[in-house]
Amino acid sequence: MKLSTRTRYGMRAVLDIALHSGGAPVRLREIAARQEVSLSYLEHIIGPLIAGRILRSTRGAGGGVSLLREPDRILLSEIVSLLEGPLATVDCVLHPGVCPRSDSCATRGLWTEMAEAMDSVLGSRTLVDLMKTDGGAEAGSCAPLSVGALRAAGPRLAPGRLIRTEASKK
Amino acid sequence: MKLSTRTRYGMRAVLDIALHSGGAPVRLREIAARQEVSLSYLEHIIGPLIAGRILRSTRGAGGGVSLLREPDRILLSEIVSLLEGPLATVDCVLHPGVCPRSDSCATRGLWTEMAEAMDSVLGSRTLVDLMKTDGGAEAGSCAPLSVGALRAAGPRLAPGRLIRTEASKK
DNA sequence: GCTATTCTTGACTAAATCGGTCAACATACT
DNA sequence: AGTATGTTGACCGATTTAGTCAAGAATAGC
Repeated sequence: MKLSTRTRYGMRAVLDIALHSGGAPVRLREIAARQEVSLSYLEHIIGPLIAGRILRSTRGAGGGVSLLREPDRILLSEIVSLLEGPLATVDCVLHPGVCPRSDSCATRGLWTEMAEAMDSVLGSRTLVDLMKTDGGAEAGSCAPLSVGALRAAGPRLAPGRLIRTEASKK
Repeated sequence: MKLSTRTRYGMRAVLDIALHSGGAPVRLREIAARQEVSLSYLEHIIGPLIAGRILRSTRGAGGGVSLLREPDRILLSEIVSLLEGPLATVDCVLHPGVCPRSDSCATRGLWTEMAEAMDSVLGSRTLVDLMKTDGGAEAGSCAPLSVGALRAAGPRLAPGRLIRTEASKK
């Protein structure tokens, strides 16, 4: 149940773009350097995000990638969905047909709730929430950020409440 | 982000045992038949559950596996933890040391919340909750079940509330 | 003690997935 | 034209997954 590196790097990349784009596109080369990911690999991670209309790209000198929407309009669940695929813990959650037991299976309900719990976290947060909590400690940070988007966002969504475990084990 | 078949089969196996054990041990052969899993594979799934003190086994004729505790004392998070490993979406959630960015990384908080959301679902439910919702449609079902444990359980824990997604997409 | 029954364990394997590199190409700016 | 940039597809090694198979150990019954 680990997230792929694609998703992890991708989320960091989008956040990086949000923080370092002063309106102008951000070069992949720079993102790769700041996030310490190889450029070749980053290219493949960016692809789906462009296809999914999270990012926009411009080629040629002075080009790069930038957010296609305001950061407060980008749900984190969208990013994960594009990179990791649908957030289903088992196939039968989305496609009951794959298993003949789907109707009567008690565990299927459980797996569905698990998936919904994850989706609830990612679907109630936007890129702005990440921007707010970012420690800004990446190499080459402390550059003039576009804080405008941050102010403009406001408290559109409930402040990130933690879903706590009552029975924390081990 | 799919659960392994180990975890899925394992959860069903434990539920099967809870439903079909009239106090007597349940043979692996029977569980495998009812759950349509190969015996050889089931054996490897049962192993960790015995080691994790969820199940108890008795060998020889008339032997089999049975629950080591009352079903209302068995958290579903325990079962998943034994079969799937810790429910961490990324390594740095449990071991911040693996990544030098852990302190300042905004995404780490997000992944932690995701993991906690899953754990919240699994940690607030016991085997009894599964027994209650089971459709009882497995082949060879409708046998005299030990309903005693079901009654004995009572509402020790909050009834399985769904964590719903406000922003359900697609 | 022998045998049948049942769980236990380890070795092994085919297939899929993951994490990534490399090279060719398309587009845009100067 | 030439350089800078993103885009795409082919490819690859390592790891993990999902099992199978076979030998063994414990127990019950005769």
